[in-house]
Amino acid sequence: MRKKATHQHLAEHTKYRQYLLKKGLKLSRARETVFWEVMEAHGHFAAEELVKQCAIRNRGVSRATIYRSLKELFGAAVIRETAFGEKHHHFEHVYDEKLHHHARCIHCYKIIEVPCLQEYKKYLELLKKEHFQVLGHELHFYGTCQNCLEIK
Amino acid sequence: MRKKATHQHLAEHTKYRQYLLKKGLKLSRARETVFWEVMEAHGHFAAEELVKQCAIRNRGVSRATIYRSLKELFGAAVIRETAFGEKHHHFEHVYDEKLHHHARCIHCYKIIEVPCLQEYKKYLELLKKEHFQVLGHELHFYGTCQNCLEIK
DNA sequence: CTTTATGCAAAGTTTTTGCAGATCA
DNA sequence: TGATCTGCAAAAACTTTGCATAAAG
Repeated sequence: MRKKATHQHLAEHTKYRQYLLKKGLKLSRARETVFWEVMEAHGHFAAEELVKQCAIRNRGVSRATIYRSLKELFGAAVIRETAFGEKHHHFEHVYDEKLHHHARCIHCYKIIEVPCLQEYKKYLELLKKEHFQVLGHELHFYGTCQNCLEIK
Repeated sequence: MRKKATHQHLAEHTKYRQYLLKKGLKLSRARETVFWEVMEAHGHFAAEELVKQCAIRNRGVSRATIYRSLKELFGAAVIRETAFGEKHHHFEHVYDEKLHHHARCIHCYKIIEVPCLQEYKKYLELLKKEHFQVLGHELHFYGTCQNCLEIK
């Protein structure tokens, strides 16, 4: 049983369809399945987690297809990768308009989600309140470079 | 032949030594070797790159030890991990005071390094000049959480 | 009916681990 | 000397790929 699709989900679906169209790819049953499984995942998830979820739910999609679909969903900017210092990739939804950032403890790997504020100083204040000792930060933009814009 | 250690390198070395001391770990030949190889690496590097470099230079340190040392150097906050959407970890020096950020193209994986500015708007202006179309960003703090501060 | 997608299983990469012998404090 | 380290090789974890068959448009 699948949850009702939200407006956001449908918007993402359109984006994905247009991406596939532009690339001359087909909207197959497997792609649909993976898309909706991804939409139902919350927060960060790893490729293998999705594989397991699909297995448990008997979605009938193979590991290979899931990996292939994740790459596409990434290409279509439906999901993005996040950096958690583990050896496997982590993904999360791009659409999540309530963008959040991450503070990771280098000792225990715990992650604190931080809302999107406007000023750097405010982040530091917030993290200080959480008793998180900041050693540094990294800002990571994703998008399309000049070259790829032209190819498109 | 090894390059002359800079002031920064020595400061990092002290930090590492203190970390080892606190943890009851020994400053072994292998740890020294890996430390200095890491100091000589520039920009981002992957664990396997270091393995290859040590092999070429006949440093006599095994792959296992290199992986183990990288974890420690990470724990000691001598290096940090960066997120480049490839399947292996990337590291860079923490000490690099000329902190920079990254903009990655989701199509070709090209990375633009962006200097550390003060305001978000300035980043967008800069990237616009580079004809990089920003889809989103992620801010990633690293440090020590409350719990681990107490344990320490 | 042509093109693209899929599953499978095998291969490829990256990382971790157990253990016996070596090294450090 | 007693604790921690190391290399080795094997295993584990994650990801990709080739190919024959299936499905989509």
